Amino acid sequence: MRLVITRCAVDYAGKLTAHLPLALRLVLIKADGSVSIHADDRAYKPLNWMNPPCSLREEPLTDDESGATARWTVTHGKSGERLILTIHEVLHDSSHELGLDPGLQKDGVEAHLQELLAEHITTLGTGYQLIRREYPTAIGPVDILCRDSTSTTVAVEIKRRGEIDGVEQLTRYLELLNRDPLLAPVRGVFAAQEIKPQARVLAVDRGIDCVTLDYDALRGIDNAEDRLF
Amino acid sequence: MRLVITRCAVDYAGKLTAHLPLALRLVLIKADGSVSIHADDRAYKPLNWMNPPCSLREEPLTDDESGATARWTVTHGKSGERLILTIHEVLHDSSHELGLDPGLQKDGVEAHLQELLAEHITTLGTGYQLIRREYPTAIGPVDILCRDSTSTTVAVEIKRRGEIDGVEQLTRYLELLNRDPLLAPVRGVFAAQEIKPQARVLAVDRGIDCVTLDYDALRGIDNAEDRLF
DNA sequence: GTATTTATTTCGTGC
DNA sequence: GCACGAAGTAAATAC
Repeated sequence: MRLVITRCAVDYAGKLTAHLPLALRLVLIKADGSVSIHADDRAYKPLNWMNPPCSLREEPLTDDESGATARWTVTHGKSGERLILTIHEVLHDSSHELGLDPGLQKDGVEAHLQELLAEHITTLGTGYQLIRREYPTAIGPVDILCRDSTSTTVAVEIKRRGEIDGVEQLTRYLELLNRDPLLAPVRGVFAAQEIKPQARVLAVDRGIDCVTLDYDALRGIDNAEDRLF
Repeated sequence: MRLVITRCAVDYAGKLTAHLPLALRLVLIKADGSVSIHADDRAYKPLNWMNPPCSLREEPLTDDESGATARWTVTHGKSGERLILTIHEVLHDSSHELGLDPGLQKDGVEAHLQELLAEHITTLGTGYQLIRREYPTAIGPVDILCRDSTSTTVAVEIKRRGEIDGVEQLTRYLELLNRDPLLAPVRGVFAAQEIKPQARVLAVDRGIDCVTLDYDALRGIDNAEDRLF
């Protein structure tokens, strides 16, 4: 990993064209060849970048009118995208061997929500019974298929954040599932940690129930059961 | 901007829980208070981060069994999310004043595609005439409304990448527009630089025409016209 | 390999 | 400030 603090201007020509006027920035050159240019704000996103595989060529500039001392050209292997850095001043330049990273272990995403809800299907109501997770259909798998206390089939769509897309998706599943005489009639449940108002309105309008999931509570049930064994 | 190369372990508890085992990494502390942790690959994405507003507290650790020398705690102002860095070794630590960045100027995104297609509406077929861009409806603006050679009204939805969402969006517009006796019947055209197979199937099934846009060709027409004036 | 879905999405924009 | 749509989305997963 090479860290360069430099006063530079940047031009990108690739999926779009973009330009960064002259300013002080951090240029990050990683071991995989990728290059990113950061300003002093926004944790997540660089101002500009080039994904690997790409190559960096450095050329000195002499007697440049505008005062530039070097041009760095980053070329993307396949697509021919280019990032051109016009370097005016270098305030810091250091390199560091970091080695391979063991990587992030994460927990609490949609897949996990689905597992938890399948395990604790009665969260949806007393007497609910799981048929199966990832119930396959021609247009893709339904997150959870189950039966309610009256043995009516229920299709559940799970999202971390429930938006209109999710309601549309569930609607397509319901339309298809209701054509199957073995399953019909099939009710829909839209389950998410957070449901956007517009999504809720659309769901209700289509007779789909909305359920807000409490991840910590679901996990809490888990923990409580863990203690029993 | 503060750059720290450190051997550290990281724990995040917030929107999810995540853990990074001990390894050498770059910790980037920006002027807006944001913190991001980078490995030596992936240009774009940090392994872990905290968006502003947040605050960093550094505490020394003495006689830690595992060999940690400090604990850095990043706390997000509002949500209470936490990022805890357990520092074992610091190989580099430098700070740099970058100042405000003038920001990125970009070109070639959806808005630009819309402008170009509106200017060259006959790309859709001979005899097409523009009614207006961003035609307002109760559920949002239609990208382009125009008439084909038979004077039938046509609603155009433009995407850079055409996916199912876009077809659903256009379907909602068409349903609404077709209730207006002054406009009905209204046909739909789904225009994108790239149309995903599933989106195309759904569009065709609903009687919506699909058009693949060639950005360079549209821009080329522009250039050709520029040369005439 | 391609296609689809998720994301601590992030980011802008309009209300 | 909230909600919605786009992104040079990127990254993981299913097929």
